[in-house]
Amino acid sequence: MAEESANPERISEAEQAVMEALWARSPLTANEVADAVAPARGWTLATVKTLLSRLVAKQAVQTAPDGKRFLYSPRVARVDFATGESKRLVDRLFGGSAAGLFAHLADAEALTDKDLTQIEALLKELRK
Amino acid sequence: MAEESANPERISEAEQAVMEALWARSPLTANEVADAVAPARGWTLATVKTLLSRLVAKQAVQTAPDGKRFLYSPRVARVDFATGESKRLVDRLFGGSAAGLFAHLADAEALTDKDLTQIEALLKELRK
DNA sequence: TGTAATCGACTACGGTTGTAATCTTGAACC
DNA sequence: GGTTCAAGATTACAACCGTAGTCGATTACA
Repeated sequence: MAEESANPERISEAEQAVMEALWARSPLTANEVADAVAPARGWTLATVKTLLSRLVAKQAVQTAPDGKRFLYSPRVARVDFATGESKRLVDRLFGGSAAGLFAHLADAEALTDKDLTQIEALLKELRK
Repeated sequence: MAEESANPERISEAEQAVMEALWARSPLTANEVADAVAPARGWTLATVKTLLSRLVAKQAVQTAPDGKRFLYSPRVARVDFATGESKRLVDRLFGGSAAGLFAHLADAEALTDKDLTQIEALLKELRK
């Protein structure tokens, strides 16, 4: 089997902001990532570069040389990241029960009518 | 209004383990907390004491003197903690849409049949 | 060809986290 | 009353995180 992504090192919150830019569009240069991300977070270019380096070190991002600079692209899919984080939450807080999470959100009135309608529709779909 | 818990400082993962012990039963002495959590995590008593101190500093735990020692009890409810963490996740990953999280879990096949049945039942209940 | 701009690499630094040892103080025991 | 024990307080320290400045090399322009 092809080189399985060995260790999914954790992506921090600031790092995630960088990933979001790359998930939205890639490959990007460091400058393009900064343009996409820095203003909203009040970051300098240097900060974005540091985060990119760390993400490369964590093997969450890969680089391809393009002349004198690099083009960055995600190495982990957003879907996988989301799954990992979601499962972590469900495990840590609800003993692994996704239904527990759902019940909790309902209890906390964190579900909008729209949420309920959409979930209902999804359930129907799943049951088909 | 009665002294609102000013700043819900973040509780780290190790700290959560300590909180779990206190959420399960409280008040407890530091030793009792250690008995409850240290073995499973391979911690020494000193580690548990450090975590308790930090939790007190973060105002997540309160103390009551009991002779020469303290009795510790949670100051934040588990429910509130869970709600906060869950919302954070939903915001960070699914643009605030709980249905988005649910759809994602479904997609990732992270929902068991049991989950589905329970969620269905909950939905029916909510719709009543 | 010398100089300026650009880019990634390296360094920095305070805060948090994980993990723990040591210090201090008060109580209990002999 | 001096010694030992238990408990919290203080200190430690490496890794990680947020945020950024500086360095060295390469490129491009004058």
